[in-house]
Amino acid sequence: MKLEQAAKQLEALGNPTRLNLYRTLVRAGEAGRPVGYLQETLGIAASTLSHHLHRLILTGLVTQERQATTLICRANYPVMNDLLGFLADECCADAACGPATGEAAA
Amino acid sequence: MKLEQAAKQLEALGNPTRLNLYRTLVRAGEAGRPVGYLQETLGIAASTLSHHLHRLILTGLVTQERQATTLICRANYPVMNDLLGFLADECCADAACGPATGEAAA
DNA sequence: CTAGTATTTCGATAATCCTGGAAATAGCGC
DNA sequence: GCGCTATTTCCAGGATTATCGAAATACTAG
Repeated sequence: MKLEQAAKQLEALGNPTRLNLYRTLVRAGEAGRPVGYLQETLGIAASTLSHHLHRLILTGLVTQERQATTLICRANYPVMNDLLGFLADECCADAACGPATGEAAA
Repeated sequence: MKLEQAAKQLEALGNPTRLNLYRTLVRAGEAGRPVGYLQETLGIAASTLSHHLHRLILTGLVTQERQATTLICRANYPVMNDLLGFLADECCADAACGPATGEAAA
C-alpha cells in the first residue's frame, strides 16, 4: 500500500533532527555530504546521526555511496518528488488548493 | 523556527491512521466531513479518532466548524501548500529535482 | 600486517505515542 | 429542564522512539 510507504517517509521527516539533516542533504544537491561533515554541522553524537541516517535510508529518502573511508549521503530527489506528489495528489482536484493551482489541470 | 513547525506537521502526517484521515479530508474538499462519518469510514474508536484529529488541528493541518451537534472537519489547504513549499524549497534550486542528475549548488 | 580514521552496532534510559473503553461534556429538540 | 446523539477527556497498557557512550567494524595508507 502506497499510503503505508508515504506515512513512513513522512514520519521519517517528522523529527526536527532528521528534517534538518534531510534539508541539509537536499541543499547539498548531487554532491552530497559526508557523514562526518553532517555530524559536525548538526552537532549530535555520531551514533545518533547514524541512527537517523539509517532511518532515512530505509525509507528511501536518502542514499549513500562509499568514497574510500568516507560515506557520502545524498537526498533521493525522485523519492521526494513522489512523496510530494502523493500529498498534492487529490488536493488540486479542488479549487481550494490555493495559489499553486496549476498542477492538477496541466 | 519554521523547521520545528514543519517537523510537527510532517510528524502529524507520519502515522498511517492520521495520513489516511487527512487524505480523506483533502479529498472531501471544502465540503469537509463530519467526525462521525470519519469514524465509520476509518473504522477506529471515537476516542482514537478524536486524539488524532486533535493533533492535526494543533498543527494547523485541519480545521473544524460546528454545525449543530455535528463537527465538520476540513483540510487546511494553505497550510498544506506551505508545507509542500517548505519541502520543495531548496530542492528545485538544483536541477536534480527532476528525474535525476544536474549539478550541485555547492 | 599495523595503525589510524570513519562509521555503525550494542546496550540502556527516559520520553513519547497509539489505542481503546468508560465517563464527561456540548448542543439540539421537545 | 430532559433526553438524546455527537464528540471529547481521562485513564491505562504496550509499543516505539530519541539519545548517548562504549565497543565493534570497515576501509585506507604505509
